[in-house]
Formats: sequence, structure tokens, C-alpha cells
Amino acid sequence: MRYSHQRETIKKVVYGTDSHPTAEWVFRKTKNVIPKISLGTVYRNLKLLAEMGQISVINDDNIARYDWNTNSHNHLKCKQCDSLIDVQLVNDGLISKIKKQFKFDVDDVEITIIGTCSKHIK
Amino acid sequence: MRYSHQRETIKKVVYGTDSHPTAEWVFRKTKNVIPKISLGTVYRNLKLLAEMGQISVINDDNIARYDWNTNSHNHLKCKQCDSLIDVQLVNDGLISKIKKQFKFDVDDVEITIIGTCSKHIK
DNA sequence: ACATTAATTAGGAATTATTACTAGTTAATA
DNA sequence: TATTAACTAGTAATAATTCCTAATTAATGT
Repeated sequence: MRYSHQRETIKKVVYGTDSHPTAEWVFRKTKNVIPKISLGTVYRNLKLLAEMGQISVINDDNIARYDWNTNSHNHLKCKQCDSLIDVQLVNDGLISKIKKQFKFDVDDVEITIIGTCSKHIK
Repeated sequence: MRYSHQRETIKKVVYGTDSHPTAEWVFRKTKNVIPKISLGTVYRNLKLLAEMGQISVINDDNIARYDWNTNSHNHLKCKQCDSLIDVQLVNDGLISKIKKQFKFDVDDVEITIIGTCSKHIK
């Protein structure tokens, strides 16, 4: 894997936000630094970064969002403001329970809690 | 909401399988009954059925899959055979914990466990 | 039964997110 | 500094889904 200015910039953009951005958002932000960057380059490098384990991908309602936080964690998704909030819900207990109960070899646990965040609860 | 032969047939197709089918799969199956049905009709009615709470939608890797089982439940997704297996993991404890801990009003809990199912473990 | 009407459909065009292709550019190495 | 393989910009292609429109059809009143 060769160094690339584009890839490094994209990585910095993702690492610089907690907003779980889409490819389109990353594209717009990266353009501020490299105006001639193309959307394809952003997609290709986001995919590469994910494969290298440097960022993670969240599948949110049929659109990919990216996250610098590669530790296993979960999300609260607010229907009102469409934001994703990081939380830690899973314990090793759940994983080993699934392994035993269903004879299922667990790689990853994806949890998204859909609802309304505190901002909108009066 | 007026009766429609197409919608009833689509519903029966979804209710007739445990395979969590895609819109494309439902389209092909429904075509056996109504050869001239169009893909748009399938999408529109799947959406309507979901809105009416008669089926549920699963977001699997940026492609929608449909499920007759509208009770809250979770999925084991096997990377090898791409199948989804229904399981029941969530207890009310988790939901009330989230409500308290994050002041988050929970509507739905989406859990997908990615891994390898028993078929592929020797 | 028949006319009216608003919901629904088929078929195709449009949209959105994403990937693939290609000629030109660039980082690494010798 | 020349070589070369990886990378990029720009654009075309693809895949899933939604939108549009004229024609069809289920429900209702007569």
C-alpha cells in the first residue's frame, strides 16, 4: 500500500468528526483541502481504510456511514434529528451465550437502537 | 385502503417463506401468480404493508429484506451462506436500562449478529 | 346492472448510492 | 533520474429503489 495524500486527508476528515459521516459528506469536506478530488476516490479509500481496520462502516438505512471508532460499540439512532450516538451495550456474556445456544460463531454484533434522544423529550 | 389482488398476493408470498426475501425475490415469486406484475408495484406494496405493520423490513447490508414476523426479534447473519436466522435476544431489561442511562426513548432495537452458522462449523 | 370516482397498476423514466473503467499522474525504489 | 506499479480524476456503468403517467379496477351510490 503506497502513501497517498488523498487517502491521508480522507482519513483525517473521518477522524475529525463524531458525526458518523456519509461518503458524500466526507467528499465535500475533503474537497476543501483537495478541490480536484473525485467522489470515486473517496469511496475507494473509505473502503480501503475499512478493510485495513482503520475506520469502521455503519449500515444506516441503506446508506453507508463511516466511523473512526473501530472498537466494538453500538448506536442510538434518533428519528427526530437523525443523529447516531455511540454507546457500549454488549458484554462478553451475550456473545458466549449466542455461541452456546445457537452454535453460532460470532464475529460482530451490530446493534442500533431506534428512538428519540433526550433533546426531543420534554 | 382499497383491496388489491397484487397486494394480497405479495403479502402471501412474504408470509409463505422464512427466507427474509428481497424485493427482487418477492417480485419473481409473485410473477408466477400475476405474470404482468411490475417491480414498482412490488416495491410500493411492500412499503405499504410495512407501514401498516403487516410485515417488517430488515436492512441487510444496504439492501432491504422483508419479514412476515412483525414481533420484535433479532437476526443471526451467516457470512458463509448469507442466511438470516431469527432469534430472540432482547429483554425488557435492556430497553429500560437504555431509557434510564441515556434518557433515550426506545422504539425499536435492531440487532444483527454477524458470523458463521452451525452448518459451517466442523 | 351501470356510472362515477378515486385508488391502484404496468411500464418506463428518474434518482441515489456505489462501483468499474481508463488514460494520465505520482510515490517508492534502484 | 528512470522505472514502475499504485493511485487518481473523470466519467460511464450498475443496482436498488422511487417517481411519473395513462390506463385499469375496486368500491360506492343510483
